[in-house]
Amino acid sequence: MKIATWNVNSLKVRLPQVLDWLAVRQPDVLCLQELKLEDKAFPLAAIEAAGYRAAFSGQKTYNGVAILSRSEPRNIERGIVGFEDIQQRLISATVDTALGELRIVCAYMPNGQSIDSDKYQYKLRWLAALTEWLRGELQKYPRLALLGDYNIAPEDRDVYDPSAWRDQVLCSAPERTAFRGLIGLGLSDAFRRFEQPENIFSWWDYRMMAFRRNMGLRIDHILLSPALAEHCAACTIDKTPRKLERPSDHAPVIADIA
DNA sequence: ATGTCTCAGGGACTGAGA
Repeated sequence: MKIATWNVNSLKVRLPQVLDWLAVRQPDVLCLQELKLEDKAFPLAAIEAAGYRAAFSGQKTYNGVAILSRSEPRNIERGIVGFEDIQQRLISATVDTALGELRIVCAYMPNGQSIDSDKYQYKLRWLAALTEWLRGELQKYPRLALLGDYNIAPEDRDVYDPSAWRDQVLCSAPERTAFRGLIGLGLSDAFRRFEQPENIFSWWDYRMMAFRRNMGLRIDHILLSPALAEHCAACTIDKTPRKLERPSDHAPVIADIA
């Protein structure tokens, strides 16, 4: 059973790549971020024709998240309960799989822009609200996975040039502390449960030929509750879609649960 | 190297966000 996450940077532009990727990798669940479209423009027919159901929460131009699932998502919730936010950044649903019920939380966490920006303060508030809300969700749903674009590189080994990025947004100490706060809830970074090669990343800037030079960061993650983590058999980042014409700047992350 | 990509507004390009 496979669950995956991919920041597609416009679902309208990337839909053909998403449909191809679903056909090749056949995940049971795929979480998408940065849809950049309103719900009335969500390509539900094409996704259903590919054999998936969907729960989605979008808005014009920015943000937007979706959960694609082989089974019909149920108990769909939008946003972080208790945190008012006009930005559509989080959606949760329960899905049925061969391994039973899973609670899926799909998140597009704030970027923060730079550490002296108001957007950075919003990011830290958002992360604090997420953490407190998740504490209760984990009580309600012991089999929970938090997938998405975290916009946080948790450690220096997740950064191609840690000295250049030191104290910059995506790498700053408060952001990394917030990430460890999620781990402190009992969640486990699926990717780091396994031996991995060095210099594996999930995002590369469109500029500076960054992908070709592997100047990337690992900011897309799959965190698993203890009941799921013990059954996780693999976690990989699929760079192949990043090599296509007109790619997203992010690559998908996939976890295998056995 | 303010370097690329996407979207909206408006109807060519600029600005915002990432």
